[in-house]
Amino acid sequence: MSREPELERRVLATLWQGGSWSVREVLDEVGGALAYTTIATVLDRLHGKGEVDREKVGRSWHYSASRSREEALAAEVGQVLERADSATEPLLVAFLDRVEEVDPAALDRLEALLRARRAGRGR
Amino acid sequence: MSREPELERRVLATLWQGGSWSVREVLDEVGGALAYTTIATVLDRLHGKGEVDREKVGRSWHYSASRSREEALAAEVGQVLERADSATEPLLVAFLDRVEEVDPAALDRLEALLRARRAGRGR
DNA sequence: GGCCCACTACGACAACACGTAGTAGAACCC
DNA sequence: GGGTTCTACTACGTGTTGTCGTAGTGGGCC
Repeated sequence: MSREPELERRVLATLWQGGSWSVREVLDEVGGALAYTTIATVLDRLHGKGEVDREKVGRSWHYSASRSREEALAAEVGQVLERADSATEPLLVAFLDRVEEVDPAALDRLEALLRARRAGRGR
Repeated sequence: MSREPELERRVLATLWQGGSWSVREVLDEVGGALAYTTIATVLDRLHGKGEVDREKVGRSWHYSASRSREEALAAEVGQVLERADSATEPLLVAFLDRVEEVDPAALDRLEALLRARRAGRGR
């Protein structure tokens, strides 16, 4: 239902490790048999889309993620949720299924967060 | 961060109202100054992607959503979650924020679901 | 019984996103 | 000043989406 810009994701995954990276460093990390300019192009496009920041260091650019992995994922979830006009049962169930599958312990954290939120609401 | 096939979404939104629709009916509903064949093409592509079902009625096709709006949204949330390797706090918080924003009462339903799931796990 | 109309099947084309990379020219290190 | 390294620019193939046109076909109406 939605495309996955594979290479862009791999590059982003690299930047999400933190810090700022030169094109060459990203290339080494992402590896593969890719050309230097391929990575340079991808980083440039990502910069154009505002998904990464960059600053001149000497004569070269150093790139860094403009949002953390978590923020980016959260934004994506937000977009989907925004398309829904209500959080229906199947949606919630699907969410729990996925969370459990990906990170079972997260269910406990989720419950704790929920309780905290409920308490906050009463305030 | 993710594109929206605008026309496809509008067509899907129509089908999600329920029932099965002929091309002409969808055209009338989606409206605009679009050509009959434009809608026919979109429906055909959607059918090719498995997002809608269709059946012959007389000499024409009648289309219907193969998944409910909720199921489709749930699948999208699932995709995002799958990309994460763990359900981190910020992601969970973002999810709760959105859910509350979109449908406050859903937090209660979510908690009930969580509890049920926890009980089920013990079984 | 033939004609018209709606409908489908197929093909097209432009625009845009992505993956992938080459080339030219500037800058820097020795 | 020559090789190395970077950036800037350009390019091209493929896939997706929006948008239609055309040709053919099956029925129903006169």
